Amino acid sequence: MFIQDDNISKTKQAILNSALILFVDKGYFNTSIPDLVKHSGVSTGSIYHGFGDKESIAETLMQSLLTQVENEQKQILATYASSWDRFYGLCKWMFYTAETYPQIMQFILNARHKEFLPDALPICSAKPFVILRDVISQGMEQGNLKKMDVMVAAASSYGGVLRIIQLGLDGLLEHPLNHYLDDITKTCWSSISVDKQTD
Amino acid sequence: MFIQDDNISKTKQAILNSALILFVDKGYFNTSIPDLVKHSGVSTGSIYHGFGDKESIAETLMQSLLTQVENEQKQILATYASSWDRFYGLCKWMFYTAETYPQIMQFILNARHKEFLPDALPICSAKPFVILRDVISQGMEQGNLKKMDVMVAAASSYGGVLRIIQLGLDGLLEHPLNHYLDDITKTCWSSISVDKQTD
DNA sequence: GTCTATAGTACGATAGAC
DNA sequence: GTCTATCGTACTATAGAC
Repeated sequence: MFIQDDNISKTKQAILNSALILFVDKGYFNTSIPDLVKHSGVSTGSIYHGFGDKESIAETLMQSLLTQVENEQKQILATYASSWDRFYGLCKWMFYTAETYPQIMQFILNARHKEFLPDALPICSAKPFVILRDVISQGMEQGNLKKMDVMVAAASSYGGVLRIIQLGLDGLLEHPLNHYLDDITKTCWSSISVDKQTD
Repeated sequence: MFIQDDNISKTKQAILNSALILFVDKGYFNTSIPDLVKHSGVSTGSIYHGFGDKESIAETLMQSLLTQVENEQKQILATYASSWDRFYGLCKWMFYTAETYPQIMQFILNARHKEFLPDALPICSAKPFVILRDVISQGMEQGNLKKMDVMVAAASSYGGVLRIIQLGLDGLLEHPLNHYLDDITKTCWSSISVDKQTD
């Protein structure tokens, strides 16, 4: 179970969990309501009673996952104070999630939201991505990072990390994702840090 | 006109060009054959005569764009020899393409190929992405780059570059993409280069 | 709130004239 | 090789009993 939220009825949770699995596996448009009925065990009537239409299932799913991610991130921020510790903590959590719940990562990173949620903003303007950038801004203000455009710094640091997560999800890495965590975070961080790291 | 290939009839080229625009704008599944008819001015019959089915349009489009990209890359490799020059040249070309033909970049980077081309390999195993990685391998063999896992090095270097291209395509950057080229390439390269760069 | 049955529609694909 | 007209289907969404 990916979605567990007391504000959402058990029936709706079952639908959302099936939706996550099927949307990631087959894609949103290749997943029909009958597919969801079969996978979730919930009837057509209940699905439409709970969500109104198909698009709203994807919308609720996205919202729910982003909120979940945001909460996990806040816990990490509350645990660590320095910008490196926060950066590493956030990356470690992303690696862990990608390995343990690949569907969640795939859906957030990969899903062509614009196709089925035409009014949604690009995923990079969602809160969890803003939190990632804020950690970089913080490091720059405190003088631990080179002064540069925040977008450039954020892209340099998280770009490599997210890229290797994607490679892992696509099954193109030799080792399990976790094997790369320390190397990629150190390498990416070194590109924006004022401390020149030695190997 | 994005697709210009003497091996492909004018009619098919018109369809492919409309397909690129509509697939990127509305998405593959939100683009119907009637949409393609209206946009391209080619009739349903000719579309099916030329391609057999809808999926094959996307397949041909992808193939055609990847070949085009590969050829441009080969020209760059033929012009420059050192790994930095090649890296910079390839990145510069990607920036230029993303600004001049955003649809091409969007389709290659963004399209959820797995959804409509179920048999396609992940995009990162396509030739143009292999060429990007090869430049990194070359730099490592010649001793210009730190010895590290090639995937880690490739992700660190291109990850940031591709990320900022994505941010640009999503309209989240203050300045035009080109403004960031030198900063991001230098920053990303510094993370894997043996020469510590100073600002 | 949950279910089954079905309405309505828009699509992918084909047939067949020119 | 190009076109118009149309078929068959599978889907989203609704109606209405329990």
